[in-house]
Amino acid sequence: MLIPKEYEPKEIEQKWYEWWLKRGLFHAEVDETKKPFSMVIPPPNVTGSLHMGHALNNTLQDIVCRYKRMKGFNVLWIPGTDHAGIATQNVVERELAKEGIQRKDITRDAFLKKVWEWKHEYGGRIISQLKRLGASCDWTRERFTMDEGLSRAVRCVFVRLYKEGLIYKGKYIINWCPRCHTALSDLEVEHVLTKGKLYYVAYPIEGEEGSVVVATTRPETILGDVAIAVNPDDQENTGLVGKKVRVPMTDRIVPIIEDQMVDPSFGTGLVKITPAHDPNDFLVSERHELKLIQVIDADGRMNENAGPYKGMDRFEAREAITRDIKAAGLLVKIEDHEHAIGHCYRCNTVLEPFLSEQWFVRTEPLAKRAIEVVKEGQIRWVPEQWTNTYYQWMENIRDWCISRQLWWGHRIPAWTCDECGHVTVSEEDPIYCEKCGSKEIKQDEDVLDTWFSSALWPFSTMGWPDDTPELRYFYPTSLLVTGFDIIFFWVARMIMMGLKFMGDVPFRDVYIHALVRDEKGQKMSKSKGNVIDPLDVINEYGADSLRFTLSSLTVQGRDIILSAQKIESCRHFMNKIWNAARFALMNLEGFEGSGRIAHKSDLRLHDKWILMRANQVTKEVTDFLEGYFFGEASRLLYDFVWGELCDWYIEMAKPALKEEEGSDRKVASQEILYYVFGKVLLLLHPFIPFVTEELWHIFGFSSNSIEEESWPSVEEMFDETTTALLAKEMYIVQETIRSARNLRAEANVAPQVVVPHLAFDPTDETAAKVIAENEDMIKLMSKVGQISFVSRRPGGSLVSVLPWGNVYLIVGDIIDIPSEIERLKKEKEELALEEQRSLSKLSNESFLQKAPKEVVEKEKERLKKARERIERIDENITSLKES
RNA sequence: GGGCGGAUAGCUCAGCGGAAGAGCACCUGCCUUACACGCAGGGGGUCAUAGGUUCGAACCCUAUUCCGCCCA
Repeated sequence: MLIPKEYEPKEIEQKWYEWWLKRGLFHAEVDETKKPFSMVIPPPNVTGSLHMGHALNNTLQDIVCRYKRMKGFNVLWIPGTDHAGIATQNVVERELAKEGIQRKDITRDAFLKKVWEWKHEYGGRIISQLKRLGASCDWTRERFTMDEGLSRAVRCVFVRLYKEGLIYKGKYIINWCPRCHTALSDLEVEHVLTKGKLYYVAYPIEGEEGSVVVATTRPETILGDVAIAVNPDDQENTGLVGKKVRVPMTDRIVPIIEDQMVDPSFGTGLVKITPAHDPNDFLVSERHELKLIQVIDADGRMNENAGPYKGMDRFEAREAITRDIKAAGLLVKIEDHEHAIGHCYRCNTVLEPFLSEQWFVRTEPLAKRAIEVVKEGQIRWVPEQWTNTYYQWMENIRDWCISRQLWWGHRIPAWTCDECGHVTVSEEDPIYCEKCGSKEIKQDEDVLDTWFSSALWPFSTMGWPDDTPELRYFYPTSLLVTGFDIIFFWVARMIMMGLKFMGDVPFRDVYIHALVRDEKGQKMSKSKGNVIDPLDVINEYGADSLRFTLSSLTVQGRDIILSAQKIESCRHFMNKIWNAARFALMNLEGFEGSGRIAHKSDLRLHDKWILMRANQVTKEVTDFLEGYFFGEASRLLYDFVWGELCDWYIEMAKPALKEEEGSDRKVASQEILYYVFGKVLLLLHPFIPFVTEELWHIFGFSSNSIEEESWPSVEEMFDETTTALLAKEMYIVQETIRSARNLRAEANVAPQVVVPHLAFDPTDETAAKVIAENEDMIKLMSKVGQISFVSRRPGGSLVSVLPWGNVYLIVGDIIDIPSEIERLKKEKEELALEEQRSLSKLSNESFLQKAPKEVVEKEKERLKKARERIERIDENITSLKES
């Protein structure tokens, strides 16, 4: 069978993906007779399109899934998408804006209808992109966080947490985005180190001369000041406590108080207290029962409490107030000041600490257990170092603001009674107030943080709150694969919710992968224009190339630096596999796969060696996959296929396959090719499913999918001694060939020219035997006509002094004697250095005493070998000088 | 300010106690009937700095300097 010279992924990938779906390969049913292996996909935003982060995340998950299927597990990988509150709402608002419609122009219901329409039309995009990547999810179980069932789970959790007092409503300072018009949780704040100013403002002391100076970064909030505070330990300033000052630009007289919160080293050691616009000040106000004066509104503009500044934008007001304070002679100085400013993670607007009524989850009780389970080893983090990050956050966890002032999302199931003010929280929409029975109840306008529903994902996708067979069989999931950027947002919260509602961890292992960066090491972002679109890569090089690139670059605990060049080199590897298979297939014409390896008597060194290596590689790849060492596994397969199978085995098997070694040898070689290719395709399949499936069928290993075959087991074909011997002998053959090739290059012999004569002077019988047995291979691989054994340097020869003997390439008169002597002298110098090193070690008493015996022995052997080779080099130099 | 990670060949990274490695890039030859998306050969490193532990350190410890990231 002749297959094309170049691997063409396009049609092949589509064909097999459809076939896999038709065969139901990715579909899992509860089956008590089989061991379950389950994962849930980190649900991408429904508005999203596949980026490199997704590609990496899903490639790794898919590798594990396919591997586990071959290992005989009943694998369930649940896919789905996230409703992504703010992001989706923004997208649909933008769509409406194109038609000249503002969200507030239409009703909430009408808007939601639009969002659902949008979702049905475009929401499937990322799903189809995941399919292009080859993701083997069970698509029959695809979920969406706003599905009916998942919404029911959200309500159930909300109600239960509320009833237990773990959800509460209250008026607090939260992070407010004046552009998105919603509260955000602490996590959704991006702190950006910004160069700003520190304004020193004088507050006149009431009833006496003089003033106190206070430093602030936000002079516009002066209008909301209700006190000045000093640290009680700050002896320089405590004398001021009890006095009163006049707040600049207002008529307000406020007290100077003491509070532990004040950092005496900041500014003048005196700080202004603006409880309505600063979270720390808010806490101070609670301790000292200060009133709250709000001066900035939800749009980020100054409100009626700001007097003449009313209506100004907060940044505009900052300048205006500074100007006025200066005019009033109260501005002492302005310093440059660098500090972190919170920005909206969605739209990058500077956030406003904003006093408002919001819903919160009391996280501390939930976090306690979530820390314990990790300490107890019920959840394993890979790489391990992330456990620390997790602990650090969990131990300092703060309450989670879960209400969002959006329309798109799970509406909070709380109804406030107009009559009695009671809040009814219920899974079913209530008709009456549960306290007074009034029908005048109104549902809370807010929706829940999107992450609230994601936190339930591992069990809500399996049918919770119902007690389903899926939950009983597949929960807890076996593994979660995700990026470190959402450890707090998602992973930690899933652990808390899983423990709370399922009574068990949501997953056993958490594999945290890296960030994909561009070739300069920068984050990929649309604004920087440095994104590599995975779909472009798939279209140009094929999904397998992309997958293999990502997996081979995956090293635990290190970011991925991706470039077109790297993808290309993996594409070359796909082509290499393809062509190696092409070669094998051409040579398997008429071969009936026996599945047995020929009698060992028909096998030569390179045959046994490749069998041994194939099994060693099987063992190592399996171990790597078990430990989630994706990069190591990929690179090992790359090196084995290219560097051992293609560069050595296939080349050495060519004569036998051409029947130059007799018909038994031909069959034996065919069997080995068949065997090794079978193994290699199976081992590669989780990484590059498409090309391996295609080749599996072309070879005709079976009519099933390759993924329905068993993962290769390690066959101990040779005992330990034989294995070591095979490795050593093959090494001698390879290095002898390499040195002969080197000598050819040294003598500038053109590659196609056959050098008539190569001579070998062995140091021992083993070497002599190995060379003699593989004489034909050496002739073939180093392009020489004849090999003879000698005991001294033949005339007109170049020499290579190897540990097991001298290799002479007889090239005749063209030999440049002075430069040859020079080359040998250089080699001798290197050996002399080695000799020196060994000698100094061996003359060290403590080395001899304290180092392990094997090490000392090895060193002695090394010294002996070095001296012996020096001697042989000298002989050759002498011989060259004589000629 | 607290925490985590990194510094090894031009680039990207393995190696984590017993003689410095790979891929890519580079240089020199080759279209050798599987593959030029290829083959063969080659050059290239005070393993960030300074101490320490050890018979022996790229590897373990301490400090320092840079570079990332996270949390205040």
